[in-house]
Amino acid sequence: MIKRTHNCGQLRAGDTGSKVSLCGWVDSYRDHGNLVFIDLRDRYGITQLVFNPETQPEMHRLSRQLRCEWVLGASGTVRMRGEGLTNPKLPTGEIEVLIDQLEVLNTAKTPPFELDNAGSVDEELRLKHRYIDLRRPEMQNKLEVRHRVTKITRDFYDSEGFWEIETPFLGKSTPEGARDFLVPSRLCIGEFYALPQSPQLFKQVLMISGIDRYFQIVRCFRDEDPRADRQAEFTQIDVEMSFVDSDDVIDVNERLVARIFKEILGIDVKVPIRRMSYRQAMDDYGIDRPDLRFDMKLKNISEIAAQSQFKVFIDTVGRGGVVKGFCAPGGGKFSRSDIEKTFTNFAADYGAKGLAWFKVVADEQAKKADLASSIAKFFSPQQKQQIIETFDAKPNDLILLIADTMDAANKALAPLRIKLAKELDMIDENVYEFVWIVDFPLFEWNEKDNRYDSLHHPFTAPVPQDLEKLDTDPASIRSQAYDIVVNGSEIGGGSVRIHQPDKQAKVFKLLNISDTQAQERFGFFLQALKYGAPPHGGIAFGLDRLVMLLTRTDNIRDVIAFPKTQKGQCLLTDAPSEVEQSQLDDLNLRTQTHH
RNA sequence: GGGGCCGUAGCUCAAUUUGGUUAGAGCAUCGGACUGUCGAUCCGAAGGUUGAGGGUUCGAGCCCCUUCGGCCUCGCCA
Repeated sequence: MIKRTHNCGQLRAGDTGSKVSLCGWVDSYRDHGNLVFIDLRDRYGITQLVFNPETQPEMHRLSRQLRCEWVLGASGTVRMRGEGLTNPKLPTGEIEVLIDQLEVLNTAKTPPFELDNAGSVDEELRLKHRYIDLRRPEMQNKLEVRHRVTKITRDFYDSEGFWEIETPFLGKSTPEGARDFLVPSRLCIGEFYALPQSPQLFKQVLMISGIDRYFQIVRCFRDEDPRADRQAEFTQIDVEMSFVDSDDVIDVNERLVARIFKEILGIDVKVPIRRMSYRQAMDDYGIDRPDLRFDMKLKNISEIAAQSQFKVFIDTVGRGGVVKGFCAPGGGKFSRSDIEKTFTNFAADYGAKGLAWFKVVADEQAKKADLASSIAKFFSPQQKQQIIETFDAKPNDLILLIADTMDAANKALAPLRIKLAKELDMIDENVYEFVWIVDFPLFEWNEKDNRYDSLHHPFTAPVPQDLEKLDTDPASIRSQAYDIVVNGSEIGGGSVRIHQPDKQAKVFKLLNISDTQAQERFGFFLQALKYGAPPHGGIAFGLDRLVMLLTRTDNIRDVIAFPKTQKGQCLLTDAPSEVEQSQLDDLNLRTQTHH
């Protein structure tokens, strides 16, 4: 077998005259009857091979049999291409290799799709033949970025004194949070492991064990419906530190983020990254992961709206709701039908019951802006001016408003704001706007179950000053949690944890978790807390989303080598699949169809 | 569980106002030609159960029902 001396992205003019051997796949094939050109491809690049019938008739004859994606070993001499024959698109484009020995290492069936325009090929087909899809430089680049990010991460945490420690995949199911993937136990009949949704409690136990600083690049599993940026199995960069407060955790980890963006994209992330309170994020952007690449803040005009003659607004504010919205610069170009069909339907998808709008028009006579809309008649000239001032609106802008409870209004306005920004081309794709969201509420009230839920998770510590409100006003307690957000995408989140057993017990109580339940689910952990738990905190980054940002894709499957479809199937291997009856017998399981 | 978009040759797409001869094109494939190409070019050939099943009709890629699959999304994701 021909062993390669170089790879296909390596040879340059300086190698002229060298005897070399290359291995790779036939990327393209150009037969001129006499001369034959082969572009040979491997992970590193493409090099042109030449077969000349005059000097090497035997090899030339053989070369004419070659086909795309065949696997070759080839030896020959590097030579400069002639004047005007270089290919500036290739790093190796100044040279070519004149082949005197060719070995077909393997033939290949014609690929089911062409590699060079696979971007427009049905993704289903790419997933079925993932081995071919992953030959494409575009996909290999994403895999490489992912590799480099994990490498940087390991080097960084190592240099900061963190140890990488593995935690179990076969764990204990806890009904909180997402649905668990269950694994039946053979030895304990009728019992199940759960695959981890995150190593949360194990990493806290490691702190109690005095490990001091831990990290892990770890697979996590959540059995929920996938999305464009969500897979049932995904990877976290999981971190925990002892004897720290939030500032310590934030400091170390934003330096990692800055290093990754510097090394991968050459972007300088200003450290410290700015911080924004949860309250402000919700007020100004309607969401706890604001996209700060553009402004277009939300404004609350409830007071003005309540004074108007518009019944929907008056009633909503009267019931304690709000009238809130934003002003889209240049949005005046949208037709009434754009607004009342497209945007209203869009908002309705997010639960909005309606969408009010004003076009800002120039009043030539008064030499100032005015509002035009089917509901403009319900507003006095003064009220209209107040609205224009509130939004700092200019002629040809579009003001969009939703009247509802604060939560409901925010829920629809946040995605609507993004949609308008995209429609109006307000987003610079080359910009990365980082922000830490801090001062989250510890709890949110769960109307349905008549109890509080953790906004983050039940092990998050309250801010010390708010501690006394645990008994009196739980809803107003802030937590020591922090999320890092880039361009509207949450790439990481964490908190300082509760390290005192009595406070942990109190929080469980507010979450309506009984002592018995707490013992069943987290007994081992409550026990561990009693044996000298240090103050500690940590964070977890979503590696997949981070790599998505770094490779500028909005499809999580593009950054996972072997991803699954929306039904959680692997089209390459055809998992999940039925199993042998004997396997079920071993597990004492019986299947049934229902519904 | 709900909503939306999609499925025609190996791939990407066409196929005329509810329907009307033999379902077309580009790329890929196969064969031939060609001394310098690099998305080679030129000539030719082959390639189809229109995702599947049923229905309406004289006639269905097109209309109706069922079903399978993919993507986006709401719910869900402590």
